[in-house]
Amino acid sequence: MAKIKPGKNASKKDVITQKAAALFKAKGFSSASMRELAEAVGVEAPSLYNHIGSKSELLQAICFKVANAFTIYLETTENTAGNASSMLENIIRFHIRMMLNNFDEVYVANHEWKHLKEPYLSNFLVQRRGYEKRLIALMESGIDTGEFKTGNPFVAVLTILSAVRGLEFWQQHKKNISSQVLEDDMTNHLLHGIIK
Amino acid sequence: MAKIKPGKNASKKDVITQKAAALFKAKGFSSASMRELAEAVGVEAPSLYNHIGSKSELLQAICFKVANAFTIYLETTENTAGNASSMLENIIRFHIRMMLNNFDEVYVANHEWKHLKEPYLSNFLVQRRGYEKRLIALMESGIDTGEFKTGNPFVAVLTILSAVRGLEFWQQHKKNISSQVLEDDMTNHLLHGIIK
DNA sequence: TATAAAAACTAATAAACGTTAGTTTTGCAG
DNA sequence: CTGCAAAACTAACGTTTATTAGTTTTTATA
Repeated sequence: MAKIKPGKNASKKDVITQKAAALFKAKGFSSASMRELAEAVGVEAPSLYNHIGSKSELLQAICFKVANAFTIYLETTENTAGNASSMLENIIRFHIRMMLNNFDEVYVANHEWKHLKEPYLSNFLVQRRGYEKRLIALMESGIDTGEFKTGNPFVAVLTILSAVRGLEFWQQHKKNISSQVLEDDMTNHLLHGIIK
Repeated sequence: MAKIKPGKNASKKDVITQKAAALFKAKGFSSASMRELAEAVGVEAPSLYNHIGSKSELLQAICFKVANAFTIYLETTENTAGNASSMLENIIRFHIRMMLNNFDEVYVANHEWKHLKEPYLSNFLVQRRGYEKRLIALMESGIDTGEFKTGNPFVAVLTILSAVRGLEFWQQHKKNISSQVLEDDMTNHLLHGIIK
C-alpha cells in the first residue's frame, strides 16, 4: 500500500505530529483518539507506531517545541541592546505572530499541557515559570528607569500574556481584520491603553 | 450507609455539580471519570445517577450558570445610565471578581465548553457571540463619543476579555497579591496602558 | 531481479469508561 | 414500630481506548 507522503522537508513523524496538533486542538488531548489521528494521516492506527512511541510523546513534542521557541526568543532579546519599552514591544509582537503562524501548536501547548506525564509535566511548568520570571524582571527594570507606570509587575505580565493568548478566539474572524492591523492594535492597546 | 451531606442551602445535586467543576478544572472534562467524581463526593459511581442524569448534564449546568451570570450583568449595566468608560470599567471589574470568586466554574466554562453536546454547544456559542457583539457595540459607542481611542473595537474587546481570563494563572500567587490590588492594577492597565 | 529493511496491514488484548439493573440500606411520616 | 420512598450498594453491560503481536506489502539498494 501507499506510504505516508514523505513530503519535501518533513519526515513522516513530522507529518503525524502536525496532524496531532490540529486534532488535539480540535478535540482536546484526551478526547482525540489514535484512530482519528490515523484517519487524518491516511493510515490505520497501529501503523502510527512505526513512527512514534506513544500518544503522550506527541503531546510532549508539541509542547516543548512551543516552549523552546518562546524561551529562545526571550534570550535573544535579552542579549540585544535596547530599552525596556522596545524589548517589551518586540516580545509582544513575537507572541502575536507565534499565535498567528503556529496556531495549532501554540493552542495545544497552552491548553493541553496538563496532560503531560512526569517528568515532562514538571519540566514544562519549570520552564514556563522561568519565562514568567524573566518577563517580570523586564517589567521591573522598565519601572525603575521610569519607562513604565508603577504597579505590580506580575499583574502587568499576566495581563499582557493573557491578552495575546486570547488571539485563539480570533481565527473565526480572520476575514475581517488583517494580521498587521491586529498586531498593531493589540500591541498599542497593551502598551498605551484604550482611554484617550 | 451515610447519605451525601444535605448541606444547609445546597441540594445533593448542587454538591455534585460543585465537585464536578473542581474535578473538570483539574483534569479536563474528558479525563475526569465518574468514578473519580464519586470518590470526591464520597459515594460509589452509580449512586451519582440518583441525583443527576449524565456526565454531560453536569457540564451543561456549569457552563450555562456562568454564561447566564455574565449575560445578566451586561444587561443590567446596559440599562443603567453612565458613559462608556464607566460601563466598561464596571464590566471589567465584574469579570475579574467572577474569576476570583467562582474560579472552578468559570474555568470550566472557558475551557471545556467544546465538550458540550448539541444543541447545548450551539446555544452556548450563540450566547457567547451575542455577548461579544454587545461589548463591541459598547466599545464603538465609546469611540464615537471620543472617550476611547480609535482602533478596531473587536481587537479591544478581545484584548480585555482575554486579559481577564488569564487570571486563572494567578491562583498560585494568591498569597503575594491582594484581590483588590489585582483588580485595580489590571483594570488600570487595560484602560490606560502600561507606558507613561 | 533478488534481498533486506521500512512500513503498512489484520487481529487481538487488557484496561477504563459511562451507564443500567437489581438489591439492600437508610431516614422520615404515620 | 411500621412502611415507603430516597438513596446507597454490588455486579455487570457494551463500548472505546492505547497499544502489542504477528504478518504482509511496499520501497530502495545492489
